[in-house]
Amino acid sequence: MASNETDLPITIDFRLRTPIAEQVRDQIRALIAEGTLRPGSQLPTVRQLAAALRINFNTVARAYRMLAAEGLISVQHGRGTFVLAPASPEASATLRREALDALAQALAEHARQMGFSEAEALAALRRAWQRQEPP
Amino acid sequence: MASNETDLPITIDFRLRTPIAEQVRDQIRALIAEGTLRPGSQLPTVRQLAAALRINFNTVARAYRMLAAEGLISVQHGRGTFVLAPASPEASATLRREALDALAQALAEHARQMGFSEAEALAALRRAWQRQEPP
DNA sequence: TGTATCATTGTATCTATGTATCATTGTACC
DNA sequence: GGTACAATGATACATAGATACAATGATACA
Repeated sequence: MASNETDLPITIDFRLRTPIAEQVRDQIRALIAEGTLRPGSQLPTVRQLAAALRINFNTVARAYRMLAAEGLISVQHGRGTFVLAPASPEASATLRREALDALAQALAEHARQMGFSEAEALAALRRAWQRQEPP
Repeated sequence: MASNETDLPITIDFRLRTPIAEQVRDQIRALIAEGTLRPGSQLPTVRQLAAALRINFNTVARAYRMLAAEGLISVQHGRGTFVLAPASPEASATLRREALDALAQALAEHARQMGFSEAEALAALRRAWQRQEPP
């Protein structure tokens, strides 16, 4: 289920305060952490993903560079961008925790920005969790 | 019929008691309400409007932020400022709830895919919330 | 087999636009 | 007059987009 013209479920929201480069980075990190993006696989080119998200390709390039700095991907001039294998099982576990924390942080910030309480945010997460229990 | 170098009929009066940031805010709000500024259209940049009114661009930025807080416009760092579609109080409440649910849904799906339990996801959200309590 | 050319892909740099922070001003109140 | 506070301005910063550049690989052809 893609959320854009690439095969990746990535969406951005210009209305959020979080910079869109960070929105892209956080979602790709989560996709790597959860295994949707596997080691060795190629990411969309900066221009492909940018076109799909209707943003400038430099913004995607910045997201890729941040992920490269984290050691998650390898960006290769003239060739493309590829997912790296985790250095160790511990690194993999750390990545999952960091990916989760980043998403939780984003949810917390936006929920607060929209005026919701912590209890309301938690309730929304519980509802979302239950909603996907059945399938 | 513009009252300055932009195409917008906005004027300010330094002699009035009301702060000029509020004068700007009020006139833009009226232009949106009457339909002169339509949803999706881009407002002048803070520097453009400031130059036209011969005031500091920070003052325009403050007016824009106030309107953003009212939910009338969307100010986007590095991109510009845009008029939002009007929404009744009920509709905007629904949109707000849906935005929260969408974020919660994304978090739930990624967290589950990464192998976390509901309790772990909730704990991450609580941590994130506490982490931003200070400011 | 070498190389010229071209398309593809990421990089560097500059511009445009909003943000954050501190200084200045001016006005109200004592 | 002096002081406190709100409003405005000045300046440095952060984010996103535009455009020119550089590296890689595929293809054609000598």
